[in-house]
Amino acid sequence: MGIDDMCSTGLVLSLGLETPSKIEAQRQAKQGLDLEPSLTLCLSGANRATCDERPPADHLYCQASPHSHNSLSAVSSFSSPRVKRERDLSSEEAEVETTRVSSKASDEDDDGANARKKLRLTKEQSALLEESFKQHSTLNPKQKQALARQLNLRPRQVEVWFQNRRARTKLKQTEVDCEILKKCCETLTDENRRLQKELQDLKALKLAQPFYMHMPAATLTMCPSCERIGAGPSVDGATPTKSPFSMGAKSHLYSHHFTNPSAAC
DNA sequence: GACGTCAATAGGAGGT
DNA sequence: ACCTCCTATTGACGTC
Repeated sequence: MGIDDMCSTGLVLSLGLETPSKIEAQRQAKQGLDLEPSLTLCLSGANRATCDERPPADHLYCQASPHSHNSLSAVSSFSSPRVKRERDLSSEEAEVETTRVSSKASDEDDDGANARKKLRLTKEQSALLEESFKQHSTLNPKQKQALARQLNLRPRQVEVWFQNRRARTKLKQTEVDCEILKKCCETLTDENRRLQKELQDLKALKLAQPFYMHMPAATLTMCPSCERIGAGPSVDGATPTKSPFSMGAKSHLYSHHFTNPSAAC
Protein backbone atom coordinates (compact mmCIF):
# COMPACT_ATOMS: atom_id res chain seq x y z
CA MET A 1 0.00 0.00 0.00
CA GLY A 2 1.60 3.19 -1.11
CA ILE A 3 0.95 6.82 -0.92
CA ASP A 4 -1.51 6.59 -3.76
CA ASP A 5 -3.59 4.20 -1.79
CA MET A 6 -3.57 6.51 1.12
CA CYS A 7 -4.65 9.34 -1.04
CA SER A 8 -7.49 7.33 -2.45
CA THR A 9 -8.88 6.88 1.01
CA GLY A 10 -9.32 10.58 1.34
CA LEU A 11 -7.13 10.74 4.38
CA VAL A 12 -5.63 14.10 4.98
CA LEU A 13 -2.32 14.48 6.69
CA SER A 14 -2.32 17.60 8.74
CA LEU A 15 -0.29 18.51 11.76
CA GLY A 16 -1.63 21.97 12.09
CA LEU A 17 1.74 23.46 11.49
CA GLU A 18 0.55 26.67 10.06
CA THR A 19 3.07 28.50 8.02
CA PRO A 20 3.02 32.15 8.87
CA SER A 21 3.22 34.51 6.03
CA LYS A 22 6.49 36.15 5.40
CA ILE A 23 5.25 39.37 6.81
CA GLU A 24 3.85 37.69 9.86
CA ALA A 25 7.07 35.84 10.37
CA GLN A 26 8.99 39.05 10.20
CA ARG A 27 6.61 40.67 12.59
CA GLN A 28 6.99 37.85 15.03
CA ALA A 29 10.69 37.92 14.65
CA LYS A 30 10.75 41.62 15.42
CA GLN A 31 8.81 40.90 18.54
CA GLY A 32 11.37 38.37 19.54
CA LEU A 33 8.96 35.48 19.34
CA ASP A 34 9.78 31.97 18.35
CA LEU A 35 8.16 31.56 15.05
CA GLU A 36 7.09 28.45 13.31
CA PRO A 37 9.07 28.09 10.17
CA SER A 38 7.51 27.39 6.90
CA LEU A 39 7.17 23.70 6.59
CA THR A 40 8.77 22.23 3.53
CA LEU A 41 8.90 18.49 3.34
CA CYS A 42 12.07 17.75 1.49
CA LEU A 43 13.35 14.28 2.01
CA SER A 44 16.43 14.78 -0.03
CA GLY A 45 17.98 16.86 2.70
CA ALA A 46 16.13 15.45 5.63
CA ASN A 47 18.99 13.54 7.07
CA ARG A 48 21.43 16.31 7.03
CA ALA A 49 23.08 16.54 10.38
CA THR A 50 22.13 19.53 12.37
CA CYS A 51 25.01 21.61 13.40
CA ASP A 52 23.28 24.61 14.69
CA GLU A 53 24.39 24.45 18.23
CA ARG A 54 27.74 23.01 17.51
CA PRO A 55 30.37 25.25 18.96
CA PRO A 56 32.95 25.94 16.38
CA ALA A 57 35.89 23.80 17.24
CA ASP A 58 38.14 25.60 14.94
CA HIS A 59 38.31 29.09 16.22
CA LEU A 60 41.91 29.26 15.45
CA TYR A 61 41.51 32.60 13.85
CA CYS A 62 40.79 35.58 15.89
CA GLN A 63 39.70 38.89 14.55
CA ALA A 64 43.32 39.93 14.33
CA SER A 65 44.21 37.13 11.99
CA PRO A 66 45.22 37.83 8.45
CA HIS A 67 41.96 36.29 7.33
CA SER A 68 40.05 39.05 8.90
CA HIS A 69 41.68 41.55 6.71
CA ASN A 70 41.17 39.48 3.65
CA SER A 71 37.54 39.10 4.38
CA LEU A 72 37.18 42.79 4.60
CA SER A 73 39.07 43.43 1.47
CA ALA A 74 36.80 40.94 -0.18
CA VAL A 75 33.81 42.89 0.93
CA SER A 76 34.92 45.92 -0.94
CA SER A 77 35.94 44.05 -4.00
CA PHE A 78 32.85 41.86 -4.14
CA SER A 79 30.32 44.46 -3.25
CA SER A 80 27.65 45.14 -5.77
CA PRO A 81 27.13 48.68 -6.98
CA ARG A 82 23.93 48.79 -5.03
CA VAL A 83 23.34 51.88 -3.03
CA LYS A 84 22.79 50.01 0.17
CA ARG A 85 26.08 48.24 0.05
CA GLU A 86 27.89 51.45 -0.68
CA ARG A 87 26.10 53.09 2.15
CA ASP A 88 27.02 50.25 4.43
CA LEU A 89 30.61 50.43 3.53
CA SER A 90 30.87 54.16 3.81
CA SER A 91 29.13 54.30 7.14
CA GLU A 92 31.17 51.45 8.46
CA GLU A 93 34.49 52.57 7.20
CA ALA A 94 35.67 53.55 10.63
CA GLU A 95 34.82 50.13 11.94
CA VAL A 96 36.44 48.51 8.99
CA GLU A 97 39.59 50.18 10.05
CA THR A 98 39.23 48.94 13.58
CA THR A 99 38.74 45.41 12.37
CA ARG A 100 41.30 45.41 9.70
CA VAL A 101 44.67 44.03 10.37
CA SER A 102 46.65 45.25 7.49
CA SER A 103 50.01 43.74 8.12
CA LYS A 104 49.61 41.33 5.24
CA ALA A 105 47.53 43.54 3.10
CA SER A 106 50.08 44.11 0.44
CA ASP A 107 51.34 40.60 -0.10
CA GLU A 108 47.90 39.05 -0.35
CA ASP A 109 46.36 41.74 -2.41
CA ASP A 110 49.06 41.36 -4.93
CA ASP A 111 47.75 38.10 -6.31
CA GLY A 112 44.21 39.24 -6.43
CA ALA A 113 42.16 41.74 -4.53
CA ASN A 114 39.09 39.74 -5.42
CA ALA A 115 40.15 36.76 -3.36
CA ARG A 116 37.54 36.19 -0.72
CA LYS A 117 39.05 34.82 2.44
CA LYS A 118 37.02 33.39 5.21
CA LEU A 119 36.58 35.19 8.43
CA ARG A 120 36.30 33.12 11.55
CA LEU A 121 34.66 34.69 14.53
CA THR A 122 36.36 34.18 17.83
CA LYS A 123 34.75 32.13 20.55
CA GLU A 124 34.03 35.27 22.48
CA GLN A 125 32.40 36.89 19.49
CA SER A 126 30.32 33.84 18.74
CA ALA A 127 29.28 33.50 22.35
CA LEU A 128 28.19 37.09 22.57
CA LEU A 129 26.32 36.86 19.29
CA GLU A 130 24.60 33.72 20.48
CA GLU A 131 23.66 35.36 23.72
CA SER A 132 22.26 38.30 21.87
CA PHE A 133 20.40 36.05 19.48
CA LYS A 134 18.71 34.31 22.38
CA GLN A 135 17.34 37.64 23.49
CA HIS A 136 16.44 38.97 20.05
CA SER A 137 16.50 36.99 16.86
CA THR A 138 16.51 40.25 14.99
CA LEU A 139 18.29 43.49 15.70
CA ASN A 140 17.26 47.06 15.27
CA PRO A 141 19.91 49.42 13.90
CA LYS A 142 20.90 50.66 17.33
CA GLN A 143 21.34 47.19 18.69
CA LYS A 144 23.30 46.24 15.63
CA GLN A 145 25.63 49.19 16.00
CA ALA A 146 26.14 48.57 19.69
CA LEU A 147 26.82 44.90 19.18
CA ALA A 148 29.19 45.62 16.36
CA ARG A 149 31.14 48.05 18.52
CA GLN A 150 31.19 45.58 21.35
CA LEU A 151 32.47 42.81 19.08
CA ASN A 152 34.78 45.00 17.10
CA LEU A 153 32.98 43.99 13.95
CA ARG A 154 31.23 45.89 11.23
CA PRO A 155 27.47 46.22 11.63
CA ARG A 156 27.11 44.45 8.32
CA GLN A 157 28.93 41.45 9.73
CA VAL A 158 26.63 41.37 12.71
CA GLU A 159 23.66 41.64 10.42
CA VAL A 160 24.93 38.80 8.25
CA TRP A 161 25.60 36.65 11.27
CA PHE A 162 22.03 37.12 12.46
CA GLN A 163 20.66 36.36 9.03
CA ASN A 164 22.63 33.17 8.77
CA ARG A 165 21.75 32.27 12.32
CA ARG A 166 18.05 32.64 11.60
CA ALA A 167 18.44 30.54 8.49
CA ARG A 168 20.16 27.79 10.46
CA THR A 169 17.49 27.89 13.12
CA LYS A 170 14.80 27.60 10.52
CA LEU A 171 16.55 24.76 8.80
CA LYS A 172 16.90 22.90 12.05
CA GLN A 173 13.24 23.39 12.88
CA THR A 174 12.26 22.26 9.42
CA GLU A 175 14.22 19.08 9.92
CA VAL A 176 12.47 18.48 13.22
CA ASP A 177 9.10 19.08 11.59
CA CYS A 178 10.04 16.74 8.80
CA GLU A 179 10.77 13.97 11.27
CA ILE A 180 7.44 14.57 13.00
CA LEU A 181 5.63 14.42 9.69
CA LYS A 182 7.38 11.22 8.72
CA LYS A 183 6.36 9.57 11.98
CA CYS A 184 2.83 10.83 11.54
CA CYS A 185 2.79 9.47 8.02
CA GLU A 186 3.94 6.07 9.22
CA THR A 187 1.25 6.01 11.87
CA LEU A 188 -1.44 6.95 9.40
CA THR A 189 -0.18 4.38 6.93
CA ASP A 190 -0.43 1.67 9.55
CA GLU A 191 -3.88 2.81 10.53
CA ASN A 192 -4.96 2.94 6.94
CA ARG A 193 -3.60 -0.55 6.34
CA ARG A 194 -5.48 -1.86 9.33
CA LEU A 195 -8.72 -0.23 8.24
CA GLN A 196 -8.34 -1.52 4.70
CA LYS A 197 -7.90 -5.01 6.03
CA GLU A 198 -10.92 -4.65 8.20
CA LEU A 199 -12.88 -3.40 5.23
CA GLN A 200 -11.82 -6.39 3.20
CA ASP A 201 -12.86 -8.72 5.98
CA LEU A 202 -16.22 -7.08 6.17
CA LYS A 203 -16.69 -7.30 2.43
CA ALA A 204 -15.79 -10.96 2.47
CA LEU A 205 -18.21 -11.46 5.29
CA LYS A 206 -20.90 -9.68 3.37
CA LEU A 207 -20.45 -11.98 0.41
CA ALA A 208 -20.51 -15.04 2.58
CA GLN A 209 -23.41 -13.89 4.70
CA PRO A 210 -25.61 -11.61 2.65
CA PHE A 211 -28.55 -12.26 4.90
CA TYR A 212 -27.02 -10.65 7.91
CA MET A 213 -25.17 -7.93 6.16
CA HIS A 214 -28.29 -6.78 4.40
CA MET A 215 -30.08 -6.32 7.63
CA PRO A 216 -29.92 -2.97 9.33
CA ALA A 217 -27.06 -2.99 11.78
CA ALA A 218 -29.34 -2.04 14.63
CA THR A 219 -31.28 -5.24 14.23
CA LEU A 220 -28.25 -7.48 14.62
CA THR A 221 -26.91 -8.72 17.88
CA MET A 222 -24.04 -11.01 18.68
CA CYS A 223 -23.47 -12.87 21.84
CA PRO A 224 -20.21 -11.65 23.35
CA SER A 225 -19.45 -15.11 24.73
CA CYS A 226 -20.24 -17.40 21.84
CA GLU A 227 -20.15 -14.74 19.10
CA ARG A 228 -23.36 -16.00 17.56
CA ILE A 229 -25.29 -13.47 15.59
CA GLY A 230 -28.94 -13.03 15.94
CA ALA A 231 -31.47 -10.45 14.97
CA GLY A 232 -32.25 -7.90 17.61
CA PRO A 233 -35.42 -7.92 19.62
CA SER A 234 -38.37 -7.72 17.35
CA VAL A 235 -40.68 -4.85 17.51
CA ASP A 236 -43.51 -6.96 18.68
CA GLY A 237 -41.43 -8.42 21.48
CA ALA A 238 -41.04 -11.81 19.90
CA THR A 239 -38.06 -13.96 20.65
CA PRO A 240 -35.04 -12.96 18.58
CA THR A 241 -34.27 -15.25 15.70
CA LYS A 242 -31.85 -17.94 16.58
CA SER A 243 -28.92 -18.04 14.23
CA PRO A 244 -27.29 -21.10 12.87
CA PHE A 245 -24.33 -18.96 11.87
CA SER A 246 -21.53 -17.43 13.76
CA MET A 247 -19.39 -14.48 12.90
CA GLY A 248 -16.22 -15.63 11.34
CA ALA A 249 -14.33 -12.50 12.20
CA LYS A 250 -14.45 -10.25 15.15
CA SER A 251 -14.78 -6.64 14.34
CA HIS A 252 -14.52 -3.84 16.76
CA LEU A 253 -17.18 -2.11 14.73
CA TYR A 254 -19.71 -4.38 16.35
CA SER A 255 -18.26 -4.56 19.75
CA HIS A 256 -20.15 -1.61 21.08
CA HIS A 257 -23.57 -2.85 20.16
CA PHE A 258 -23.78 -6.32 21.60
CA THR A 259 -24.45 -5.76 25.19
CA ASN A 260 -27.07 -8.41 25.49
CA PRO A 261 -26.35 -12.06 24.96
CA SER A 262 -28.57 -13.61 22.37
CA ALA A 263 -31.27 -15.97 23.33
CA ALA A 264 -29.28 -18.69 21.63
CA CYS A 265 -27.03 -18.76 24.64
C1' DG B 1 39.98 14.86 -2.17
C1' DA B 2 35.30 14.64 -0.45
C1' DC B 3 32.49 16.73 2.65
C1' DG B 4 30.69 19.91 6.25
C1' DT B 5 30.56 24.46 8.16
C1' DC B 6 29.87 29.16 7.90
C1' DA B 7 30.90 34.05 6.56
C1' DA B 8 29.65 36.54 2.80
C1' DT B 9 27.22 37.81 -1.63
C1' DA B 10 23.30 38.37 -4.88
C1' DG B 11 18.83 39.16 -5.79
C1' DG B 12 14.08 39.46 -4.79
C1' DA B 13 9.98 40.65 -1.74
C1' DG B 14 7.60 43.51 1.15
C1' DG B 15 7.29 47.57 4.14
C1' DT B 16 7.90 52.59 4.93
C1' DA C 1 13.87 55.28 -3.18
C1' DC C 2 15.53 53.02 0.47
C1' DC C 3 15.49 49.68 4.06
C1' DT C 4 15.35 45.03 6.20
C1' DC C 5 14.77 40.42 5.69
C1' DC C 6 14.77 35.90 3.37
C1' DT C 7 16.61 32.52 0.33
C1' DA C 8 19.88 30.48 -2.62
C1' DT C 9 24.40 30.31 -3.57
C1' DT C 10 29.43 30.93 -3.36
C1' DG C 11 33.85 30.24 -1.65
C1' DA C 12 37.31 29.65 2.14
C1' DC C 13 38.59 26.73 5.48
C1' DG C 14 38.76 22.65 8.61
C1' DT C 15 38.28 17.75 9.21
C1' DC C 16 38.18 13.08 8.06
